[in-house]
Amino acid sequence: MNTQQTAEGAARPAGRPRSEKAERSIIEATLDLLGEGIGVSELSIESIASRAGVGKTTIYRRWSNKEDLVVDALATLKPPIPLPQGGTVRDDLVTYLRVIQEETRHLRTRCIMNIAMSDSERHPRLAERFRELAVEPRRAVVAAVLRRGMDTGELRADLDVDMALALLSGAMVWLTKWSDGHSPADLPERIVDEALKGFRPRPAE
Amino acid sequence: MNTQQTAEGAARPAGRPRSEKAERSIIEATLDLLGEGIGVSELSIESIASRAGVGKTTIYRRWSNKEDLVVDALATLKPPIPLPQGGTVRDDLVTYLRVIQEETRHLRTRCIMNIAMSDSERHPRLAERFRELAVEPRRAVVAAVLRRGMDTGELRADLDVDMALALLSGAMVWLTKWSDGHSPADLPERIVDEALKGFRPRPAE
DNA sequence: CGATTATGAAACGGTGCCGTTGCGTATCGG
DNA sequence: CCGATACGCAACGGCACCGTTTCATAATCG
Repeated sequence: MNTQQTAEGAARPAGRPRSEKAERSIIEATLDLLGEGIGVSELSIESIASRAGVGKTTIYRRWSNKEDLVVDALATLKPPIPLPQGGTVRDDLVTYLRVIQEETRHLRTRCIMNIAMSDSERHPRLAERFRELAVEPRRAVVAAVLRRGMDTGELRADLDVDMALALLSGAMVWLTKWSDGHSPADLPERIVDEALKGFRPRPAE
Repeated sequence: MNTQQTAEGAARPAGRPRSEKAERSIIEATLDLLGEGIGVSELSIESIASRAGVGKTTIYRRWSNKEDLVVDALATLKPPIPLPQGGTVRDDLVTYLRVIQEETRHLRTRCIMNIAMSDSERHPRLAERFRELAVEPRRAVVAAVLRRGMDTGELRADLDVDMALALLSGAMVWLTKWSDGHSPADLPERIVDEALKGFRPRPAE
């Protein structure tokens, strides 16, 4: 038995252990470059090594190809959903959209989102990973908010949750994308209110 | 005066005229490659020349850089909006979303849309060109449909047209993107109906 | 200590694309 | 026919990156 290992029978291999610091700086450099607008296809191992202050060998020893590295890099992006989930359904939805809006302000988040969105054809594994890491957790949280609203009567009992989510998120992304870059501060409120009201005239409130 | 020219004083330069056929096949090859999922950055002049059956010289003689070529290629994409604009507002909106849905089925349209969407950081001129060619004309048509509905009372008189458009288009794109690729046939109807109704319960119909 | 493995740096041959040039041919105006 | 320009094609030197190898050094084991 080896005194150093935690539990499994995977004995520590002899020799110098791999540097976790190097591993972190490689992944950090990858995210850095992607965040600066470099696409996956333009991303070169040499540029990552240079940025990370690391030999190419150290990268090739851990990842056999670029896509694997990018997948692992994406995996370190924690799903940050600071949804307080305290107030009314409307407030929670506005908060959700505000998070999206805030993120699209930062170049890094924006570029990484672009990559995940547009490279879904060429890099399906990447898109899948991004979906499970960043999209799905949020979807679940906001879906819960909507269902709560359906229970309390704040929302229609027969509301299609996935559809509602798509209307809100889709509108936010759409307007941010096609509106000269920077969206007005009250955009989240306006989207939520418009979605809540619907397009038809209300017969009698 | 030169008998060959149409009107302007731009005298026909001596020598063999440029082949319009070559020009067309270059642009066609460019769209072909982009439609196959090749990104703008991976797109090489040599691959275009090869695909078009053309010498590199012929390309360089007309476009000084790759981006100019891609811009001109995008410019040949006619804005195809077959909106009959005949029935109810609901029907017209469903038709509009159905066009989007149909286009995302074709690999070529999908890839070109991806390029226009995601390369907006790296190639702003491209994104701008795509917006003015493919996005804006449709926006105008559907905006007119919505305003007609507001006049006839089919829609709320105080409806925010741009917001409504974003909700519809955004939801369509969002669901298509995050739903395993192929969307159900009745998706346009469901989106339109959900958007028309709104999320709140109707007090009394 | 010695065995073993990892590290950063440098160099390797190979490849694909760059943008340019030269070549022989084709197509126009005069 | 002649001068001019465009054509397709092939070749150029140059560059960036590929994935691998070598090397001196560092870290960890028994």
